[in-house]
Amino acid sequence: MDKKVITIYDVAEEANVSMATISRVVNGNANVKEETRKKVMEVIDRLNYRPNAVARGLASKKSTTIGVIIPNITDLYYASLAKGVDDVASMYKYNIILTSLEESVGDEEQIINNLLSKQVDGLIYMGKQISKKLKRVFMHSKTPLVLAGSVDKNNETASVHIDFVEAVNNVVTQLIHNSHKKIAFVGGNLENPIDGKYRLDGYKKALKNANINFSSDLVFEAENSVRAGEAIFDVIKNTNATAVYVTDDLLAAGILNSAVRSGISIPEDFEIITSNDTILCEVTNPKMSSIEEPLYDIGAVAMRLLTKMMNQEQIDENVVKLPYSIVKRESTR
Amino acid sequence: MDKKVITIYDVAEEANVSMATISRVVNGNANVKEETRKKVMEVIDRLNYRPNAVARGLASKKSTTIGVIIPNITDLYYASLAKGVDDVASMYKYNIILTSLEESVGDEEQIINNLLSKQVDGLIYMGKQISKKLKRVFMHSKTPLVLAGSVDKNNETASVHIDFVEAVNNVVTQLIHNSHKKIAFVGGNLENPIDGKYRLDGYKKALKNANINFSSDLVFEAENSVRAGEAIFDVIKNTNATAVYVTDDLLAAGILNSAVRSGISIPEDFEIITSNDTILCEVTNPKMSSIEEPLYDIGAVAMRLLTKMMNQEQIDENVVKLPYSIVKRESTR
DNA sequence: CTGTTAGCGCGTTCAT
DNA sequence: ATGAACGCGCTAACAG
Repeated sequence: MDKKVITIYDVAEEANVSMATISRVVNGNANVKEETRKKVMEVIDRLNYRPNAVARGLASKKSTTIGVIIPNITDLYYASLAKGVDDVASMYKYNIILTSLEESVGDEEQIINNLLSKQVDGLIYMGKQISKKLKRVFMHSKTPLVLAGSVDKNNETASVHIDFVEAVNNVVTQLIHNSHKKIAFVGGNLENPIDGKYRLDGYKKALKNANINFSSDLVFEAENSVRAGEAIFDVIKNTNATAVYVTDDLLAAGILNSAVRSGISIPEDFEIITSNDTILCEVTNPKMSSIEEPLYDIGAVAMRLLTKMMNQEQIDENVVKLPYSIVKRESTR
Repeated sequence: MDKKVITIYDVAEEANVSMATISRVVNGNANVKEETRKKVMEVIDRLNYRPNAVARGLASKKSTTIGVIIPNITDLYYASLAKGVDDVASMYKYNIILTSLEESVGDEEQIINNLLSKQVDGLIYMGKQISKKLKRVFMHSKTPLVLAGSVDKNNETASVHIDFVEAVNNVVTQLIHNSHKKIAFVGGNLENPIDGKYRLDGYKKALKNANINFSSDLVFEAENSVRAGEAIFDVIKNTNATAVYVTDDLLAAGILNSAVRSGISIPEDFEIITSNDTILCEVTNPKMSSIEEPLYDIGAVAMRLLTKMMNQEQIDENVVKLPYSIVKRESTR
């Protein structure tokens, strides 16, 4: 005896009104006499009627759902962004379809198309770069898109992020002021523009301002993991570098731990500064100084921007740069 | 010049067949001549036709979407579970609607109802407990539900988790073997059954087996954060406890760091063992020993189980207990 | 203020 | 192997 699914018609019949009226009260339309509104509400409650969002979506061409493309949920960097997106989304009554898309993995196009087929009203993309193929898919659809934490070289796509160049320039300059001459740069994937272009540019800029020659021997690439960090420390140390800027907290934690274990005093003999200010910075010993990228806010602002775009509101700024700050802890002097 | 949305009718017309045929090829129905199938495919490609999943959902009463209820995405514990769910879900072509539900926050009922209104085909619940009100909502709907990482006291709901009692019993017994007499128990929220019942029971069981009297003075409750851990260490130390079992990695990291900073040698003078084996265990110095709850697998198995339920397949075991193990690192002898 | 009706895009009989 | 026609549950004119 399957309980039959209750539709708007059942409610209408039970309340002795037309389905249109039910639709009106459900959608908060003012054109309903208070009396009938009450009666309808009572019936809705009694029958335990729950509107079918799929049918509603088909009729209204709006799904109140957005697609979020995220490289890796277990990376605190992305998880923090996602949290910001999520909070604002639920504030505006949107649901989130979460889709993993490890960078540099195939069929990204199919994944986006699948999302679009679900008729999402908007998209948030968190990847560090956006392939040409993907860009074409996005452009071809009319679905609004916002990049969270990432940059579009041509500023064609709406995006929210910090000024990576300035942030890195800033911290590397501080290291230079602490009289370091050889400062290493450790990036995750130098293929992607955030690490390989903006951050590296900031590093170069700081060196140039201080008349220090750039040397590619001091630039390292490593996977974002503790182990990779542990492994790379010796290599860094062999260059006689006395300080390092790292683009990822896990990586930085590995480097720091490896340094500490080999008996080096931090920050006296070696300084480390990292980039994301995730909770990892508080867990290492000594605690890590970091650029503070306001991840939660970036996610939140990106989502807010998206709601405006979905609402066809006027957007004053396509590209939003949020302020960063620098959190000094124990891994720098 | 808005590009018109392409429907199945447009494809049908262009290919000179009926929409039924298009539907057949899109859904892989065998009853289509190879020749017409090819022609249709060609047209689909040319017109860049993308089936509307919402319309399909309305007609078929299946959304190929599942709802995932998660307390906090930025908690590595839940993020790892989610990763497992996500991977298996995409393997089976399901999309995930991610919904945050901080425990002990209001309108949980509304959140679930919203999810159900979206016609999700199944639900994964990650909370540590499930309120009576929520349970009623779940029971009332016919939507399959699986608990990931959590236990249903009455085994009425499908669930995937480890044997919390045995795991804690096991590690506490090991601490006892290391000749500790006073072992503290630090739990997150003792209101929830995982910490306040199962894990605590395991702790008590170990003590009892060793003829050590249980004392509530050695049981602590603290929020799952580094700061709370740092703050609580002194209190623990004042009890003259020489070892501690902690239910959360962040909390454990705080305790460990506070201990190290106050000059205590770990594991010589004080042992710490934690519960979730997240990456935090590798980041602290010394690295933390931990129960290894196979979070990714729990998520993956939960999702797999859900696919079976959605498929009306026979389920042999409603409750799946996955094996745990114990990872010895540097915070225990 | 309320009811009627025509779609929304697609799956699915039931004929042919 | 293919097509015609109905219905999924709801929104949105339009009419009254």
